[in-house]
Parts: sequence; C-alpha cells; structure tokens
Amino acid sequence: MRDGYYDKVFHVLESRIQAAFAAFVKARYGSEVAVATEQPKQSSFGELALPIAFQLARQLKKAPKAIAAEIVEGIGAVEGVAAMEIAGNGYINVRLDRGVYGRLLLGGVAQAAAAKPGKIIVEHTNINPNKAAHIGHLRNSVLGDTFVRALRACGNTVEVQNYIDNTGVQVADVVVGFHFLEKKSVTEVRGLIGGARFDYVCWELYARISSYYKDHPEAIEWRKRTLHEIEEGHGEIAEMGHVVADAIVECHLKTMRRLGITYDVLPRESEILHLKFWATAFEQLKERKAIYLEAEGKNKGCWVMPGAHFGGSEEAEDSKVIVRSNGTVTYVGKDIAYQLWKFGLLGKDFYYRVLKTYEDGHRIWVSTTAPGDGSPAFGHGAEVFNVIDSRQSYLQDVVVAGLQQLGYREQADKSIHFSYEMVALSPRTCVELGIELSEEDKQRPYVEVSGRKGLGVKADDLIDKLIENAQREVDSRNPERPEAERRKVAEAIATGALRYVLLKFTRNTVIAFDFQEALSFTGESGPYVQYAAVRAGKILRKVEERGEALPDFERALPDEAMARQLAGEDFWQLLLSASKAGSAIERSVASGEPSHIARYAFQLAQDFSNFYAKYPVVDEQDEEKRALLLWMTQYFRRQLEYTLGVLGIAVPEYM
RNA sequence: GCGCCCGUAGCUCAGUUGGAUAGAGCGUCUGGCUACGAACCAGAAGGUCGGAAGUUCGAAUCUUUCCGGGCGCACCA
Repeated sequence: MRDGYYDKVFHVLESRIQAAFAAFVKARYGSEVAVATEQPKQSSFGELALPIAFQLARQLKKAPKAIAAEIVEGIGAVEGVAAMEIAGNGYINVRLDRGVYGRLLLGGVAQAAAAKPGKIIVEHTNINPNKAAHIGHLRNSVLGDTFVRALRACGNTVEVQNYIDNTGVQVADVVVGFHFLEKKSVTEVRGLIGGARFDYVCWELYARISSYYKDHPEAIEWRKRTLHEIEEGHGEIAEMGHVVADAIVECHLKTMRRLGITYDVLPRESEILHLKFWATAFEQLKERKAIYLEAEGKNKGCWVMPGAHFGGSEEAEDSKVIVRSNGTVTYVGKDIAYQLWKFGLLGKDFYYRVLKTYEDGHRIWVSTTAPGDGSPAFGHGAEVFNVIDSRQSYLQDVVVAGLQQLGYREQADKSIHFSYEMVALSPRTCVELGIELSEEDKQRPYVEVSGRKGLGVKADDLIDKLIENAQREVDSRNPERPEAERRKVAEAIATGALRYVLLKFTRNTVIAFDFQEALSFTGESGPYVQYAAVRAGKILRKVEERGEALPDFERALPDEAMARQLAGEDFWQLLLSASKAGSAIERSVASGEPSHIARYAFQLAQDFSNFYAKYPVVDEQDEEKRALLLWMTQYFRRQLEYTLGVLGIAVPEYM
C-alpha cells in the first residue's frame, strides 16, 4: 500500500455514525456534543459503543437509559448500521451491517490519511561516534524509525536527522587513548579501520581511558588539550578526531542498516562550530535577554539561563550554564542553535554532500563547510520530534525554554521531546556476560549499563546471536532450501524479533533486557507475528500449486453471500480486526506510542492463528465459504504485512 | 531538598479522552499433529489494580496524602 493510503472502511462508518448522532442530538435536544465512540467491552455487544446518553444525562437531568431509548427510537436508519441496542445503564451499542462492511472492504475504500501540514523532522539515533552501538541505542533508533514509518504511513512528509557529535568529549577521550596511551599516529589508526570491527576496538579503548582517568587525574589535561585541538580543527590530533568519528559513524550506519534503519541527513557538530551557528544563536539569546552574564556566585563569569525559564526557581543555583567562564559553549547551547536551525529560525544553513548511496537509491547527506552539489532543502520543519531518553528531559526543557525566550512560542510548542526510558540488563543476563554484581544488584529487577565502563550488550553481537539462533531453527525446518536463502530468512526473523522486543513496551517502561527472553521466538514476539503472515501466504501458494487461480472475489461474494458468510462470529471478528490496521497506526501517531502498533499486530496474528487452526481453507468443499476463507486469508495477509512494514519487520517466504 | 517517571496475576507487561464481568505473554497443569508444517491451537488455575481519603451516575485511570522503587537536578553530553 502506498504511504498515506489504507483501508478506512471502519473509520468512514464510524464518522458517519458520529455525524448522525450529533445531528439528531442537536435537533432533538438542541445540544452540541462531541460524539465519542468506544470499542464495546465484549465483541458480542457489537462493533461500536456510544456513551452519549451519559454525557447528556447531566445536562438534561434525566436517566441515561431513558435518553438512550429516545435516541435509538428517534434516530432512524443509518447507512451501514444493522442494529442499535441499549445496554447496561445507558450505552448504545451499534451493530454494523456485516454484508455491507465486507463488500466495502472487498471494493477497497482506500482514502488519503489526514496528514499534518508542513514537514515533520524526527531526530533519532544520535550516538556519540566513539564506540560501538549498544542495546540502549537500538531502542532509540528503532523507536524513532518506527515512528517515522508510522508518520509516513499517515501521509506526512518526514525528514530523518541523525545528529553527530563529532567534536565532543567522548570522541576526544578515544583520541586521547590512541594518541597518549597507545602513542599511535593517524596513519596507524587509519590502518585499524580496515581491520575487523573498529567500533569494538574503540569500545575497549574508551573503557580503558575512562578508568585511566580515575587512577591518573592529571591525565584530564590530555583531554582538555585534545578537545581544544579538535575544536580548533588543525593538526594531527584534530585529524585523528575526524578519522575516528567518521569511521565510527560508518560502523553505526552499517549496524542500523541491518535493522532497516536509515537517515536523510547527518548534521554534525563540527559544522555547527565552523559555520558559526552558535555565534548567531548567542547574539539572539543575548539580544532577547534569554541569558545573562552572571556576576557572582558559583557561576560567576558564565552566561546562564535563569532556572525560572524552564521549570526551576529564580535561585541562581537553579540556572543553567550556557557559556562557560572560559568562553566555550556547552552542549545545550549548541543544541539550542541546532533546534533553531531545524525550524529554519537561525538564518543560516549547512552545506551538504552525499555521504553514501544505498542500492535502492536512497542517499544519506552529511553536513559540510563548503558549498557543493545541489542537495535537497533540509531543516525548516513545522514540527520537530527529538528522540532522546528520559534522563535528558531536563536539557530538553532548557532547549525549549531557549525557543520560548526568543519569542518562538509556536515552535517551542512543536518542539517535542519524544522520550523513552532506558534499557537496562536483567541480573541473569549480567551474570551471563560476566558482569560482577553486588548482592544488592542481584535483588534488583534490572541493572543499568555503562558505556564508560564498557558494560553492555553491543548491538552487532546481539544481532549476530539472534541470527545464529534463528538460523538453527530455519535450517532444521527447511533443510531442502538453498543456504543463501535460509540466511536471508534467518536475518528477517532476527530483525523481527529484535525490533519487536524493543517496540512492545510503552515508551516510559524501563526495559530489563534479557538474553533468554530476546532469543525466545514464541509467544508475544516478532517471529510469532511473522509466522502468522507466512502461514497465510502458504495457504495462498498451496492453491496456486494446485494449478487453481484464486476466485474472482467480487463475483464470488455478492452482498447476500457476504452477509451470509459473515454471520458467524469467528470470520467477522477476524475481518473486523484486520480492517483496523489504519486506525491502529493513526492512534499510535496521535498518542506518540509505537507500541500500540506492535500490540495490534500481535492481536491480529493471534486472531489469524486461531482461524488457521479452526478452519481448513484449501480443502473447504462449500464453494461460497471457500471463496470467503480465501479472501479473508488474502486480506489478512495484506493487512498484516502492511502493519509489520510500519514496524520495520519483513515477512519471509517461509520460516 | 526540588522535579519527572513507575507500583496491576508467581514473573514481564497492556489497559484509548474516566465507562459494562480488569486483559496478554511467560511459567504451572490438562488436552490437540496423516501437515494449509505445532515458532501453533484449545482449556484450567492465578488479581482487595501499593495503602488511605476525596471528586461523581461510574475510578486501575482524575485530586490529595502516605508507603515502596527508579531517574534527573555539572562550567559532561
């Protein structure tokens, strides 16, 4: 299905019913209420429940049940509705006309989704380019990528940015490791890149230099010097900084590509500095008096933003340093400049060059300091989502406060911290990884990871392990298939499993990552959902293998036949459920909660698995019923594949 | 100390703007493969939604308070 188009039959009927009720209530009671609809508690109650009588009860001072009765009696026929009933204390339950509904689905009422005007910018991933990506980074990227897919599915124009902090402390630390600890030259470091897993080498080195600082506090001088030279941009150390960061970015892109994640543009901090983005933002902030030069106290000599601007108090200790007393700008300061640029408010732009082009023609652009080949227009977003973990909400508040203080109220409101809780490790998994735990930690539900200490699950290790696991199963179930093909299937399963475990939790749930759980492909998992789609595909293929063509469903299932076949609950519930994919995605976008799509996909897969076990499709003797079964199978398969696509999960041919 | 988040079945989690008898997965127990391949299906057991008070026709959901846990509150990012 094309982006922005999907079945909206349910949606259309729902709107029609709401409009009919609103019109009747206005005519009868002269009151204008927003007609809410709910899903009935039990499917046997019908397809829609309207609590409107409760809403009116207060105004009319009448029993809800009596009002409901008046409405049901007076409203008359609504197209597509078979019956209305009063239930409970005053619910109005609506039963749809199943025949009409089925025929509408069969005819394919695809309507354009309600896209928001303007471009939406989503920034995600944003990993310090100094070490391998780990499981926590994956949650960020998978959440961001899925949200992007959902936004696009709803017809929105989306730009994906991945900010690269290539001049920060973390990169500097690895350079310190190479230069001062290991006494390596730029050429030697370059030599390492060609070798295996440069990001793993840096992962170890970063942990090593971090602990070295602890034992040798004087080594902090190395960091200061390195940081300074990287910011200046000249000399061997600065060059090494670029070499390391560029190589690690390449590693990250490769890792994310394995999960189907990509970007449109990589704005880099080095360009923010060299193109004087900060200087411009600084002038604006000073001019609008959003920040001031602190004359006394612990922040003396710093440019600070008063705490009152971002939820703190007027006390000086609550204010946030934007420019240090030595004149250098903090990360938040640069982030304010970056955020201004995202909205097109800075009055400056980057130059760009193509960093790489994938086989499908997709290009990733990266910021650069010199004018180059014609690039698309980046930035100028109408709305911005920053996918950043919840521990940084304080800093995000400061950034938003910056926009507000500059008078950009509207943009401040559209500057959204798409936050999520961290990924920690289950104690059991820590033990497996050889991480020593205190007795106290063993009792906790989870243990926080630490990049500085080199503790954590590296993304590529995890993906490798998942593929290995899937491969064993695929090989034993499909020994006759070619090896290269089996490998692809194993990769799809591994990706599906990983993306699903990261998506099934709501954003503000801390994930206690557990190897055993992630490697389990049963129950509420990606492979379970994939399996349902694979089985549907197999049924359809089986028919083909027998040399039959699928029936012409339009002809085989006219109105009466459709109504007859959908009279039973099993078929009707599956069809209804499958037709709500678009609603699930829209709801997910509206609430900013990708897990809703994952849960919907699982629910749908469950419905189909039940259907699959209960009704043999291929051998059905009744012609009309067989046509319905085949059509439902095809429809289910299409809807599930579409939904999984939004989750970034592919459906293999077999499993 | 201040701010944000979380306490729902043995475990891990869902629960739409307050709505009908609080739901899944895992685990446990019982059944189901001559295959549209069981990475599956059916069934059972399992809950004073952390405690208390309040708001109202109605609260897991909103308010207050207490208890228990997590994360922030750098001239790091």
